[in-house]
Amino acid sequence: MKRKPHARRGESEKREENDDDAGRRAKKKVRECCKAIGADRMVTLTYRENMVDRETALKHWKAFCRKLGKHKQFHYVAVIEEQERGALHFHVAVTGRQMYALLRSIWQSVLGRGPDGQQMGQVNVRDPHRFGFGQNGAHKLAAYIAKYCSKQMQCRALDQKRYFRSKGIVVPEVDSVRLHCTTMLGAVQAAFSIAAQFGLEGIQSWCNNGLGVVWLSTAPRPKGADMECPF
DNA sequence: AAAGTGGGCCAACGATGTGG
DNA sequence: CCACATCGTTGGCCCACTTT
Repeated sequence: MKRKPHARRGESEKREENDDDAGRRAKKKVRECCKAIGADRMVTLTYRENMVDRETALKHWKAFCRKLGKHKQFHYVAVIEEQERGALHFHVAVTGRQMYALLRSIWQSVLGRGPDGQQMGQVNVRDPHRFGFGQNGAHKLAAYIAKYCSKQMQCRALDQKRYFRSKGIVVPEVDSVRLHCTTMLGAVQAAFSIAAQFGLEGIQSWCNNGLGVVWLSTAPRPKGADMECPF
């Protein structure tokens, strides 16, 4: 078989489609990773000043990761958000209780002090229960973080990452289960009983008779991966 | 026809580990 | 603390199919 020679990066005729494509894929991956680590809190790292330089922001991020990693190993999925005026900040999905004082002091030590000795950044931790993410917050959180991947931003050029994640996040592999049922109702029941093994708290579901698909997502448990059942 | 999925290939980049 | 090296992963590209 013959292959068309690859266009060089950024020079494809389908540039835009490819970009969309990659965005969608990254988005999906981010969602998977959030679920995989059971992310339930969102940390936001911000700058006091209007930071617009992606490169130095990334340096800060890197330094932050290193320092924090020394104290405790942590898993994260992070994205950069860009506000209207171009100000950058980080959204980081993490799991479990955070040591706020530690995060804060590290972030601030990375940024250093301003001319008058003022702190140059802030840290905000969103607790799922107190800030509205609630019981099925994991879904919202994942979706919230993921949306920044497909969003186009000025600060992101060709070849630049859409998101960041710690190593060692294993996205669980897919389990396929054959269902022995012939009706939609039967399928729904079967799917629920499978999902019940992982606990049904905070479950989200969606189904479409026309397409013949049931989609369930279990929230709080560590092993709560998405599952889909076509039949 | 148009849009979406999934896989494979390859290059470039980032996360990490190491040694100066 | 910084520079360098390694290894794994992402991102860009294309193809082959399936869905809409």
